[in-house]
Amino acid sequence: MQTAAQASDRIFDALADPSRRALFESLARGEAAVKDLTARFDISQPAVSQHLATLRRAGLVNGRREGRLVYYRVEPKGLRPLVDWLTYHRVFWTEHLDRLQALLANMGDA
Amino acid sequence: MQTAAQASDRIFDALADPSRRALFESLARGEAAVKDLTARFDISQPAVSQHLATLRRAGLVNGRREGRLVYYRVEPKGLRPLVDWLTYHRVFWTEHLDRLQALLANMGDA
DNA sequence: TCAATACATAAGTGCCCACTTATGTATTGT
DNA sequence: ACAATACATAAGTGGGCACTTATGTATTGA
Repeated sequence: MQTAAQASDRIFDALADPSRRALFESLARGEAAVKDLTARFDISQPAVSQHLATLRRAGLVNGRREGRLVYYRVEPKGLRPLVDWLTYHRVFWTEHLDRLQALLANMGDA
Repeated sequence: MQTAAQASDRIFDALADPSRRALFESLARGEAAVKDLTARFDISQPAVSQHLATLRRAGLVNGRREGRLVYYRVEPKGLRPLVDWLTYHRVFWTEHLDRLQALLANMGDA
């Protein structure tokens, strides 16, 4: 079992690093292979792989191998613990957050 | 001026630290003086003050002096850049889903 | 089977930051 | 004015982590 607190712990930690957030945001626009990401950013390939591993452990992305390439993409349910954290602190909600939760509720069944 | 990206940068960084998140969560239940927070957590008073300063720079809390005490509380609008960040990326994902659905619909016709 | 490509992992390193103790500043009470 | 309390800031330190280079593992094609 794994608590929501532990999950949001790893998510906050994963998204705290600017490079990782940039990688995540890049993947949010569409899946990409490690090779592509390495070309986009000015860090070494191992650095990219290490960041991707951290994002994957946080449940934010997943990867699938296809031949020599490994394509990564965002995990749709990944950000849910973050939304839950915001909701728990009944923070300030706005119609934005309500709509976001509705979307997550629809997708969360996968 | 200050961009939303820069704001969410500081918010992610501020909330990445477990001690700071614990302080924020404690303040979310009600305002408290530095003295109270120092009593609640097992870290020194300077550590508490430093964390509060980081949270304040991130726009997550504010403090008001009342005599010798300084009472901190959460800043209601503080988490909004985080909500905006979530919403922004969720938009991209839903666009992808829409395209996927369109693609599946076309395949069904074939 | 051998070379080349793509990626992951190992190993090493420098820097940042989360703590500490020490000290400064503000406020209150006597 | 002086002592005591509450907090902020300064200064120093150890550990972690975000990089690097080096190497290992898969996969492909010739």
